[in-house]
Amino acid sequence: MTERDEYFLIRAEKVERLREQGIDPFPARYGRTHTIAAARALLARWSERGRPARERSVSVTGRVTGVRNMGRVAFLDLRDGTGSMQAQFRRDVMGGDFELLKSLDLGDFLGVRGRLIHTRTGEPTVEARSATMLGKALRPPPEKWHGLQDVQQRLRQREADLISNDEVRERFVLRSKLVAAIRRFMDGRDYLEVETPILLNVAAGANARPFVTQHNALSRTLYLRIATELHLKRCIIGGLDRVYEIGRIFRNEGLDTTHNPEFTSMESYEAYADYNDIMSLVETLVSSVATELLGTTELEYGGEVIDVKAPWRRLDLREAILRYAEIDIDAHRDAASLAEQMRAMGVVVTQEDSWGRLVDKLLGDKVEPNLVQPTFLVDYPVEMTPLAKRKPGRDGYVERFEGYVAGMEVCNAFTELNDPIEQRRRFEEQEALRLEHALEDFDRLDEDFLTAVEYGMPPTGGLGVGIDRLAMLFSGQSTVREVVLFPHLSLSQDEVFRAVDLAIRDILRGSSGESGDALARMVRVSLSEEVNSRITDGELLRRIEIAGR
RNA sequence: GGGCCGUUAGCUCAGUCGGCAGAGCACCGGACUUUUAAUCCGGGUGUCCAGGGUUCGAGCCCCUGACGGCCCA
Repeated sequence: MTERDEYFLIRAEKVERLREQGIDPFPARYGRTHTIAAARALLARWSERGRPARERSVSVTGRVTGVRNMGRVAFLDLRDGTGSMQAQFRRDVMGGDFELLKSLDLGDFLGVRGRLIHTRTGEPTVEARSATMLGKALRPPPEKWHGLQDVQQRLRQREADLISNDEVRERFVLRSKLVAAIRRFMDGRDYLEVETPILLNVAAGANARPFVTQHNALSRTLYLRIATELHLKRCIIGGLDRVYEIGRIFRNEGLDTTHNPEFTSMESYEAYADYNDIMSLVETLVSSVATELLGTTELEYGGEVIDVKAPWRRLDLREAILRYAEIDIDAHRDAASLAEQMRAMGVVVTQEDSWGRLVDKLLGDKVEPNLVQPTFLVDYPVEMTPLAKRKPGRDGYVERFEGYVAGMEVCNAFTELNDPIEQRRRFEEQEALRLEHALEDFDRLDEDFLTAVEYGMPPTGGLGVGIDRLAMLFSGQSTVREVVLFPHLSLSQDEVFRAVDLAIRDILRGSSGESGDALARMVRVSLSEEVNSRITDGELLRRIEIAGR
């Protein structure tokens, strides 16, 4: 896409023309009296009560989304965040401002002052007496009938997606309402919303790889949080009996249709509660939020009707694996034995997989796809869960559950471990497992957290909910990037070429007649791994040749 | 990981047998005082995803690669 195409140049000329006429194309303010929704409501009321049309004066603002010009009269469609409405331009009514039409394009922001009327066809309309340019657009909007379809462009230029696709806009409004409803629900149950640090000395609280960053003044390596768990528990220890945090979590993993490296979670902790209390919290939360936002607990997702009404099914994890994979994990408590059973089932496993990871694979491959209607998978092996309390009377298991809807994990919760000695031992087990299974992610020992637990921690029920997953469910979307406004994407081809050309220019500046091949090697050394993997030798040589001329 | 499909104008998309690159919207010029995707007349604005090959000639055929979509694992 060229930066200065025909559209840009023509519109830039109009900006200059307006300035020559003494009109600011980007004024600082405008005296709007009504939103479009308010103006429409007002007109409806006035018409009912028979208020004379000449008194019905308002000023409204919005983006110009359509122009029907008929010479001495023109109709414009105006849209603001509340709705859209037609404005009428008449030369005999407007005088000089009618000339603004010549400098007007689709996508511009406009203020219109005049009477509210119905036209001959009954369309609610602002009959403009004056019109004011509020913000000139230099790029044309996408095609008005089909909207923007190109997936890459929709995600890379979400604003264009939002401008042209109403259902996308509605989806993000829904997501925002979802978060607000969750917040109201938690507040209503006397949970205190808190904010805990994103930059940490130790990335603990989950099994995930962190992003690493640098604090210059302290000259210290910091990690972006992979969970909010440990700090929220420290709040509980401090006597804040019910706390929650809605915030961004960062995990340094691959990105695909269901994973964005940053995502939003809601974690909550409640003193004196256990995981049974949290199960009822979750099913009540989800069903009441669904009723509030959608008017029903029945969600349509992937061609199925899913009823999130409480109570949700409880399914013991070991029994679930027994039912769907026909393997008894209690009969195969070591990795070699379990791996052998799984291979016989056709599940891909490796020599390096830990026992916990094998169970995780079984869940992902055999169990999760069956959990379409809301289900709590209950009681997890201790190996997989260093922060949960052991289940009394059941060796090797902890009080943990995960909630599944439509085959997706939507939450994870425990009766929290509050014994500091056992907690230290469990962290140490994680560290040992890391040494044994270098390719897997395990939790890390956090001394500050252990110190906190040593001050005494009440029995506690904790919860983590994936907000993005819930947004997917509520909006019927199968990919996370359709519910994240600005998802991370791999570089576009344009961006790759731009990075390559920049590197070539740098290398050529310091070069002294090396061969093309030698230059290509130098360029490759300076390029990032991602760019290198995206550029072929032929393409690189061709670009060096072009740059050299 | 495997298979199939796709990438062409600002946007949405056609492109037959390998022979001058097309339509609608948008845009530019003109007409029009009641339109609703306004209408009518005139104008086609292009790195056909990238690189290489075959050919007198490639959007189309062949190879390699990138990205995306769908299906399967």
